[in-house]
Parts: sequence; C-alpha cells; structure tokens
Amino acid sequence: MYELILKNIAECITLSDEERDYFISLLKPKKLRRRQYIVQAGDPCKYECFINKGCLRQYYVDEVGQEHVIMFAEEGWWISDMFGLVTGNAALTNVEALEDSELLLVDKNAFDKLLIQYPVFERFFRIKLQRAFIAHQKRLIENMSLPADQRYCNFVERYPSFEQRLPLKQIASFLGITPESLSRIRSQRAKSR
Amino acid sequence: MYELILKNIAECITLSDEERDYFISLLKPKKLRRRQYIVQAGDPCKYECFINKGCLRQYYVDEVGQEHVIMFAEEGWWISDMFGLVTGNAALTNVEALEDSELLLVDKNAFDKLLIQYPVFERFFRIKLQRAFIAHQKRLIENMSLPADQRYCNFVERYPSFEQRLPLKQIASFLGITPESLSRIRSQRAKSR
DNA sequence: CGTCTATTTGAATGTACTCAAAAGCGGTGG
DNA sequence: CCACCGCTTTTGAGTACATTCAAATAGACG
Repeated sequence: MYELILKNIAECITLSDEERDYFISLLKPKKLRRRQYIVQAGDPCKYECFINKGCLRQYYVDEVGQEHVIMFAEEGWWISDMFGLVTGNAALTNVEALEDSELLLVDKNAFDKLLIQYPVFERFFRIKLQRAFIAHQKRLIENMSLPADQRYCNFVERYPSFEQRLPLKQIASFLGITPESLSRIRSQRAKSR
Repeated sequence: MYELILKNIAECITLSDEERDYFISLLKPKKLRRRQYIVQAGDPCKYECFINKGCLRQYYVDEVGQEHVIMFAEEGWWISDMFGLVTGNAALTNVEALEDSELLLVDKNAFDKLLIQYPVFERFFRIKLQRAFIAHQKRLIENMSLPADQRYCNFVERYPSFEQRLPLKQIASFLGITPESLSRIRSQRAKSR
C-alpha cells in the first residue's frame, strides 16, 4: 500500500522512522471509479493526492465552456489543484479519474501541520515544486516554439504510457489542438513509415 | 539596499534577527549594464537573483536560433535559471538586463547551506515556488485557450509597467507571436476607442 | 550625421480551425 | 448474445488567424 509513496519520497529526502510513521498516519486511502472527481472547480480543494493505481486528468473549463487538459497523472504521481490547496479558495480546475483508480490523500490541514512539525517535508515539497516548475517552463517553451505535429512527437517520446492508455480527445486537449487535428497528425505519421 | 528584499521575504515568512542578519550576509550586490547577462545558456548558473532596480528578461534560444522570452522581471522580483540552479547542470536559458539594473545575488552553495541551517527558508522558497507554479499554469491555459489579441489584453492589464517599459519585440516574444502580429494588434486596439 | 535596429504596413502563404457527415467503437439493456 | 445508442474518431471542404517575406518608415545610439 505505501511502498510507492515512500519510494517517491525517498527520491528527494531521507526520513527518520518517526517522520515516516507520522506521515503514513496522515494518508487516507481512497478508491475512485472512472469519471469520478476528486477536485471540482468552485469547491474547496481539501487534499493533496498521490496515485497508487490508475490515471487522472486535471482540466480547466474556460468562459465559453471549453475544456483544457492541464496535466495527466498516473501511478507514482501527485495531483491536485495547487491554487485551491495553497490559497484555501475555491479550486480553479477539475481533477477526474480516467480509469478506476486508487489514491492516497493528504488532508490540507494535516498537511499544513506536517510541514510545521517536520520541516523536512518543506524540503520535499520544495524539491517537487522545483521539478514541476522546470517541466512547466519546458512545456511552455515547446507550446510556443513548435508546430502541433512536433509537440505530439515529443509527447509520445516523453510519455509513451499516456499515449497508450489515453483517448485521442484527451491528448489533443493537452496539446492544445482539436481532436480533428490530432487525428490528421496521427494519420500523417502512420504514412511516413 | 535591503528594504525591498526584506519586505519580499516578510510577505511569506517571519525571520528572527539572527536569520535576517545571516541571510543579509549572503547577499552580493551587483550592478548590471543594459545587455549584460547574469546567466548564459550552457554555463553553470551560480546565483539566485533578486532585482533591486531595473528590468531583466529570461529567454530560451531554440534549435533554429529563435529567441523565446520566458519571463520578465523588475524591481522586487526573483529571476534565475531554475534548471541550472537546481541540478547544477548548464543553464538552459539566458538572463539579460533590458535596462541598467541593480541585483542582489545569492550564491548557489551559500543558498544550499542556508536552507539546511535555517529551514524557514525552505518554507519561503516553497511558497514562492507554489505561487510561480500557479501563475505558470494560468499562463499555459491562457496561451492555449485565447487568441493573440486577448492574450495581449491580459498582459497589458496584468503587467501595465512591463507594457510601458519594454519594447514591442520583447513583448511579442513573450506572448508567442511575431512582432508584426503584435504591431497589427496594437493598431487594431488603437482604432477601437 | 550616418548606421543599425525596431516598428509599421502590405501581400501571399500556411497551419490549424470550424462545420458537417460518415464510420468506428464501447457499453447497456432487452 | 445481439441490437441499439451515444460518444469517439476519421475524413472532407471551406475559413480564419497568424505567419513569412518584403519594403518603407521611424527611432535610437554612437
């Protein structure tokens, strides 16, 4: 149950037995069926979520009602609505299971206490955030500098597992193009082999 | 000399006298002339930089030699190459003064020690990173969902000071469009008043 | 004053979009 | 197990927005 999340933490910091046990005591297991939400835009965001099994997406709905996938996450990833979690305001985005999934939740309040009691977790989340920030910057640059077909190539290379398990429509939204366009890009790629 | 940076920190955390004095002892003042670099792609990134006066830009040069502005920063902002700073590898981006500027530098090694010695600074940079991450997500969503003219409107509203002090070419690059396009957008806006 | 760069404007081009319709696929209930 | 319904994906045709290329003008700097 906890191997994956402890491995995830061990990649960044080293925990004492006490810290590890306390951290584990905060985790709430949660099963989610396909299409269920763990965060909904407009509601408070109560949890930081670690994925033990399954696959989720975070997406934003704009003024004209269109959905935009911000990120996907699968086994071993964290996902949440950072804005809602940090500010305590209503979440801006939705987080939805794309498959039946098993999560480990960290309650927002417990989380805040954890950081004060064991500052090593400040370090952990700082490191995580740095990495996420860097990845985000790279994506932003790519979105601005590359045409759609190359963005898709990079996506396939970088996240072969997502390419396998996600429907075209969702990937198109992540890439910022229409499903029609991605369909055409795929058939072009298939030809040139 | 240090009012601005202490105010910047006080927005996130409260420092003891000892912490404050130690932190200040790490700061190296540095003047930069217009067009000078504080970080260059390919070189190691040795500093986290706080801007006391002036204006800088961070930009990425892609495979075909085109520049892409990632961010601007003026008085009261931090700027650096996060990737280089965190990993110790060569920086991916350039950070260049757009005006004569005055910086306060925190050396990477001193910075690492600081975080270990006074974990309150872990907290400070975690909070800073969270905010930067949220801002980045919003920008990504905007870039994907809005046409160029509306992205420009938002930019003007959000950063009126940048709009004033930066050349069209740089703003266009930040928005991910050509200077010609931004010129046309501006003349359109001028008409509709 | 002259040079170099930034900005504006015009014309042609192209990439990705919208709209529309057909085909494919999956899940549900009879 | 099959038939049906709804949603996803594919394909086509026309369109729009932003780009490229080119040239003229304006502005900044030495």
